[in-house]
Amino acid sequence: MARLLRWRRHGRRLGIALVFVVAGTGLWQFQERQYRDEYTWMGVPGQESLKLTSLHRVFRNAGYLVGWSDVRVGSLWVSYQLNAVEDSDIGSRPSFRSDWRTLWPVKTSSYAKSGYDRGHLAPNYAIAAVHGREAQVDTFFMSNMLPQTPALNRQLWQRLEEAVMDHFAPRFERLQVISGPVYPEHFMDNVFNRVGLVEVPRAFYKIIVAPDASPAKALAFIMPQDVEGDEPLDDYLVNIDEVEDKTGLDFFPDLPDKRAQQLEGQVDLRGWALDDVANKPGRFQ
DNA sequence: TTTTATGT
Repeated sequence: MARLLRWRRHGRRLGIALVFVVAGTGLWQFQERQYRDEYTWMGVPGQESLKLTSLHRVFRNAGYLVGWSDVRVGSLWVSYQLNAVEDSDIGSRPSFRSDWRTLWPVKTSSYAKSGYDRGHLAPNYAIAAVHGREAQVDTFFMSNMLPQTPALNRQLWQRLEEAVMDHFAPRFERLQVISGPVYPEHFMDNVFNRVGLVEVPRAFYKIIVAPDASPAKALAFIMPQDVEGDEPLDDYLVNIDEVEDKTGLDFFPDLPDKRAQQLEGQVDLRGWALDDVANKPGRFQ
């Protein structure tokens, strides 16, 4: 009889624990969903097919989301929204920080003497100007860095980021931007090409969407590591399908097929006035 | 310095 009572008590405790687990999981999923909706348009990037090299997990940061790969030891994508701002002053440049969420350690000193820059994926300036100080500090996580040649990072890529914030953002209500690396087609060809543990990309893509234009508009670029830096931006235009082919990612999974075909299958320059900025010189040269 | 590394 005593044993039966004890079991009942156990049962009740288990039941209460179970309620907490179920409710907690539900709450976590709800928050995760809310966060993703707030930071993305038409869903977070997914895998086009089940390949180890496009497998990733999502990190939430202030101001942007990250798709981190423990296979590449690098982020496959970052995603954030931008809008034009009145006050363009930002706080002082934060320090680089390693990110405890990465399985393999990437230290702030990991890139030293490699010849590569610690190139931001989610940019310091634009994120700081739009999303504030906490977000700015979060852009200095090493999980937001990839090895970039100085000519790309400080010149061509910087010019593109400046065009996005200073030229494209004021033209539309908001922008959805997704950036990340492009690796060689065969994993084994590049597997030892690393800075510390971080695999060195062959190129970088940036997708810029104006979601509130009707219909939505998109621009996409792929820029290789070996540039001079002063090339016209429009030399690197591609459509989103090409970025998906080269990364194995599916970028706007919630977009209906017909609209996806239209948005992702062509290079449509109307409305961007890219010519105004394509040859604008960089700030650092 | 809307990007960094390097050297002090």
